[in-house]
Amino acid sequence: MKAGSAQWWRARYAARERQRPRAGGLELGRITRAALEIVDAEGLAALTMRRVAEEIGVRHTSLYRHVASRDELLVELVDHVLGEVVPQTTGRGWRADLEQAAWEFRRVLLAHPAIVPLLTLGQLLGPHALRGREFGLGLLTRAGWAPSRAVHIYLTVAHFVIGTALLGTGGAARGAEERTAMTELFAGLPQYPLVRELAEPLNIPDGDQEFDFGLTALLNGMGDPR
Amino acid sequence: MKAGSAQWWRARYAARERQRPRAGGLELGRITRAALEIVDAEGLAALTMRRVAEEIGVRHTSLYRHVASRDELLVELVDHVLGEVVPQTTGRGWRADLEQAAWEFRRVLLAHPAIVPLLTLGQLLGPHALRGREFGLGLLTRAGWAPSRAVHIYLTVAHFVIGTALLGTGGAARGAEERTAMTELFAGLPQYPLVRELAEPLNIPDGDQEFDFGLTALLNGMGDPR
DNA sequence: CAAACTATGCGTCCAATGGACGCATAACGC
DNA sequence: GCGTTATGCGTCCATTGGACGCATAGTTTG
Repeated sequence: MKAGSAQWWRARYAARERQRPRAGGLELGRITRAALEIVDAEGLAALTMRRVAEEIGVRHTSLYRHVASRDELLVELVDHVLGEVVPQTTGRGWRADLEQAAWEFRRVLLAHPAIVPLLTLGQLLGPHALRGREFGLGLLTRAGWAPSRAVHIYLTVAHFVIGTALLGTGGAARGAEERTAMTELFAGLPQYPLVRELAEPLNIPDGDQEFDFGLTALLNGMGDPR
Repeated sequence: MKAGSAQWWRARYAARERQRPRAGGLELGRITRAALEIVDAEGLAALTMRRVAEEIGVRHTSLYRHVASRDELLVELVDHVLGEVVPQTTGRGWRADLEQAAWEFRRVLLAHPAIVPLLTLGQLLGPHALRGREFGLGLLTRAGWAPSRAVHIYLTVAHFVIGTALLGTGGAARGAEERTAMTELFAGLPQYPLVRELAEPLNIPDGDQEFDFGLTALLNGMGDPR
């Protein structure tokens, strides 16, 4: 069964209820936490089962008691990260609430950039993902949006947040060597004059400005509920 | 040097000029083409150097003459795919052109869903990526948008396209078992009433509708140049 | 309180993978 | 025609994900 599919999640939820954890024993939370530390510090490539086990102080085969494969670990890791998202209502209307939630989501993704590509691994049906969905949909339906409309808005905003996080600041060149390498690169490619000319603005120091621009445009273009 | 960095791209472009390809010999194009076939048919996990080599009819170590590592192959593969994007001007104004380009970009990404997560691997500075940038920026500046504005719009739309492609149809359950597994899953989780209630609309059969909604809202909210 | 049960971690083992390195060779420019 | 050199091949190795059976300690039940 493919990790991350609806079927897999179903079995996973069932297994979580069935199990009786042991005191002092290993548990999923400790595994995903160790995995997240590694990924944050050294990137996705450094995340091996052996490395995770070492971090916990255990042989790597022990992990397979709690996670059937590395792919499963990655899927659980994603939901673990989504658990860091804590959206809150602002009391200033649905739009402010939605913007706040989007920024909060963005904050978490930027804090763990290495896991963003993992969002494709399977469907986002973990407990934390569902909590987020519930929050967003509640927000919009309470504001008076029709269900189908609420779904559209929710998905659109979520996808926008993920897309911007995935590409970071749009490929900004960080560091001195990167900057010089980039200008040298463009200097040798006269066929792209605009790219070279706009290289400076494309190197946005922080993508927050661009995120703000896009999110505002998105919400402006959506109108109001009825 | 990290594959996909500006420095790497610079060295890469230089190497490409320096080299004298040999008739009948292996070349980068054949490698990326074979890699793409494998990825499309069997997913990213099936893409091993040995598998690619087998497809071409060559020992896997031979590939390392043209590509220093698997990561480099992936970066090249991404640009190869971006080469399939062929945006065109419609003659019906900048907004129509931009929409057309966005749909074209989306079409290509959906045709090769497995490579979408790879868009994070490095900066998109390959020849095909730059061609796309040049097109988009040209479109917007010709329409009268100020440079900084053009950059923002370009990035926002690009990120939106990628975000929607990354999450596909928002986690729609495809196939009968997936659908039943999903309803069974929600049935056991009474704490998320809205998620369950809106499960049907969330399972959009094709994300095109949602994409259209988001893109329209985005462009509506941006106003006009000048 | 003792015995049965069972979840858990460990040891060992294996196949597949990414990659390094030196060598033979055949195509190209002169 | 000849040297140069890009190219592909053979061999080798460390690392990785994972399978499987076993010993053991915590929990439950009599």
